[in-house]
Amino acid sequence: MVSGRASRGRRRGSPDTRAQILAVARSRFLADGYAKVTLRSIAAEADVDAALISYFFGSKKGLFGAVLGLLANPPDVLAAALPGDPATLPERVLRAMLGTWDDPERGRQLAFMVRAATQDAELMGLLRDVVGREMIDRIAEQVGGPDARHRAAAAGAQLAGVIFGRYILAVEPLASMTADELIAALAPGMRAVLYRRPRPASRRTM
Amino acid sequence: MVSGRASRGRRRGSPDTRAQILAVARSRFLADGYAKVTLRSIAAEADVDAALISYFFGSKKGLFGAVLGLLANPPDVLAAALPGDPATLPERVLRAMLGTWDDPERGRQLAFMVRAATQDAELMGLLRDVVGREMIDRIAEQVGGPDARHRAAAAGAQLAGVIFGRYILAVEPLASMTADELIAALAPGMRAVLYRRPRPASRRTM
DNA sequence: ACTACATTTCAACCATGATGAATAAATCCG
DNA sequence: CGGATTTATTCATCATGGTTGAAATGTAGT
Repeated sequence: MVSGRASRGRRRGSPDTRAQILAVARSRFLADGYAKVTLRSIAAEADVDAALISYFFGSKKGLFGAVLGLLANPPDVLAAALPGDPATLPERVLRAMLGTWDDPERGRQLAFMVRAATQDAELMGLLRDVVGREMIDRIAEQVGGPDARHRAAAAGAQLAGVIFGRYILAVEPLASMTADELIAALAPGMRAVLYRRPRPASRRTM
Repeated sequence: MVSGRASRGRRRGSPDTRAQILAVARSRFLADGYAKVTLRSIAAEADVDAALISYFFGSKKGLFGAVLGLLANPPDVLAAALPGDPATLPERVLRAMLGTWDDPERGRQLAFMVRAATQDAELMGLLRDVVGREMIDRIAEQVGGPDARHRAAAAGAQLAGVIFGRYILAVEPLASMTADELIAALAPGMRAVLYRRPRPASRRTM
């Protein structure tokens, strides 16, 4: 808590100060979000001068970006769930997604990243690319057929909705349903969207 | 820009300063978000002393809340779309939702509110209540039957996904599909989720 | 050892949100 | 109308927080 350091200049040995700042920042940002956390508090907890953060990361946003980089990782969970019997693809994908997000630590990180993305245009662009390329395009090439991308986009929207509703917004009953209940409720919809051929769109209601 | 006012005390006449501050704040918040906008810049644009904002609204958050109150409005669009032939309910609901969000001004406001909600726990709670009560519960009582709430939640998740994917994240191809294409792609899924009886869940795949 | 470079502390800056006192207009009440 | 009270407004000032620049001190290269 109390740093009480006196001497100026470089410390002895090779203390990985940068990594330590990053670790503290990670835990503080995850716990309290971006705005509430002050650089000075991070510096204090890391037993380091606040100016060091600017030195290493340029700015508070820079530090935040570094933390995000620490967290960012490819969504290969989805990729692993795609191959297999097309008839049960929705179940596999949903189970994979729910499994990842329901893990407490992992889910906290992912939710945090989504929240962060809604606050910053640049991060939003990043997330957009990842979702578009790694999720929708992958699903599209798996299902194939006419309108593959449109179908995949619809399925992606369903996944996004579960994520937003259950993990970000935490709205009932989405938040408290079990994974099996969710899969039972959602899989038919995803199957319909992916594999049912749309009717010719003539004769629309209303 | 330059206020240049000298005299202290109350102004002459009955200038509705409060409303003017609110108007400026609204446009600035909508344009640049919460964090980027400074009270002083709002005050300058409204040709008003910055302290007046604290006087009228208590704090920056208070001002923000007032702006949100200005924007907040019940989702009766959905309510109006619910009654009618159950077979085409998904089409009606989707069309109503897309119509509202595709309106530029209205869509900007709604997207803004969702973004705001992801930044503040209190606002998040508010949005959660609205979505839970005004959307999911309404849909549930409309479809009825066993598991009505679960089915409604699944449908709500699909709607939320479209909103998040198309209007917040703006991911392709969701963002550029026409309303008709989206309805064609999504309605079967929503119909399946609302009206298809789930299979008994025995004999699960994987 | 000397020099170049990396790391660290300290002091200060400046912008921001907030507060309190002083002042002036508007309103109320006789 | 005239004083008391309430409401609106300005100014000065504070505390906090991100950022910067200079100085100090270590480490590495030659």
